[in-house]
Amino acid sequence: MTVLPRTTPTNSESAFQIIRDAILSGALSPGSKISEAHTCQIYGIGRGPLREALRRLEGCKLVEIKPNAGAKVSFIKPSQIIEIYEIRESLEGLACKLAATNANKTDCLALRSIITEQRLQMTQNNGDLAPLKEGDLDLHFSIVKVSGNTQLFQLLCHDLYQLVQLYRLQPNTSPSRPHIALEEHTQIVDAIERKDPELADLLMRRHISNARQELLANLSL
Amino acid sequence: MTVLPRTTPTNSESAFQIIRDAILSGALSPGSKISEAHTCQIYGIGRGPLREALRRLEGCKLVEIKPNAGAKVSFIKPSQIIEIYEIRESLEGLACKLAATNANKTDCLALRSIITEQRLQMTQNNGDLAPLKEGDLDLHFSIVKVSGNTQLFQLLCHDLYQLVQLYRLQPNTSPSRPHIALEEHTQIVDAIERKDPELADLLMRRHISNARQELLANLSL
DNA sequence: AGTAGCAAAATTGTTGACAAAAACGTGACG
DNA sequence: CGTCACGTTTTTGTCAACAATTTTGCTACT
Repeated sequence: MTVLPRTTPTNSESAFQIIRDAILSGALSPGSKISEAHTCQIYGIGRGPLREALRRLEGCKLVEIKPNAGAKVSFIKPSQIIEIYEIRESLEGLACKLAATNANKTDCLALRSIITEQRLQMTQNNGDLAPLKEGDLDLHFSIVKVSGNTQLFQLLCHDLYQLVQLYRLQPNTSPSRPHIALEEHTQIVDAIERKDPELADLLMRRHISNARQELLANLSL
Repeated sequence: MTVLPRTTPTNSESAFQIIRDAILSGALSPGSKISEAHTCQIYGIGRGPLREALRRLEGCKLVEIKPNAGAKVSFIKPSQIIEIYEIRESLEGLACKLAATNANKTDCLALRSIITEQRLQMTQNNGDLAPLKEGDLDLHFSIVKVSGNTQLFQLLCHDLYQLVQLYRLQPNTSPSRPHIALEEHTQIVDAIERKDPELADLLMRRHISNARQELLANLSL
């Protein structure tokens, strides 16, 4: 009885991961077409597994497939990202509410450590904001995880955040507002630690609403 | 220049729709395996298109595919449906808030007509509750549509409701509480009509929370 | 009887070839 | 000059056959 279900991933699985990462890193730019013949020649696989991988990516909303016209990397319009932020506002508020209800001391310590790490990053290299973005996601992910709602985790951390990431590498990358965000994060974790679901909910909603407002302001420059 | 992009759907598309409907209608029961050879023989198509259809269904969370083990119809556990109801509570609250903000008179009339239709159905055949379920979904769908957030519509009406439907045809089908629900619906539409976003949000959250509580009570019988 | 091992069957993963559709380019015509 | 038609080329949709993995069933042995 082998506990490990498999040793090598299938070609379809490999292609899925490779293409997904290529899309999320920007190597495949939004709107560009993914030619089957070309792509499966590059990765050295057949068209069958590739088409399955593309269908999975379609399920993640990362590519759009039209019959007899092939697959294109999704292009997220500004109006769509605003809508997604409205959804995030609601769902991450819920995540905070649940997190404040369910978090134990270990959870709180983990959240707190992310904050201190992020604060450290900021004082050290205040020019480079790449690790801050990462830390920002770390905190949001961790809160959703602490919420205990696995469906919510799946939805937010696997589906919606990928779309947000896809948007970020499009026309106008917002510069973000690290100092204010860090302050808001601290208050949110405080509320979770104090087991105040309503406040945690409110603060997270406001936090994401602020980010959305800034998005709106940036795209009407 | 033909405006209609295509006349006949692809085999993959047909298989996707047929299998999806079979799952949602209960013809394919949750947990049952979907054999490739068997299935593609029934529908008279090749394995390639069938596998693509299965990948799409996997993206809808209606089937689970494991490497070298094939596809099974998803089985929604009670804990999962509770989590989904928590998400619905949050998202449909948002939908109501947006609907109350954006609804014009035509929208309000449409919502109102669904309510009156539902009330009519109830007084006529108070034994058969099948059309009530349909009307219930009609109202929820319409509110989400009126909200104007297309991403939210996609998420709620295409993804989450399918999972709810899949759960309904599993072990313990809840009898539901039509009269109370109708009353709650009426109040929600009232709030939307009065352009009171906060109240509409609150009422819808409470409405779904009540449904969730009843789910919880039913599965701990 | 129960189990370990091995062979046979069934099922999934993958490929290449063929059919059909769309995209492209060329040329004739108004 | 623009546009319509048509043949070529490219790309997608589909199938059937092969390879690899899993499952099944049988046999032999303790």
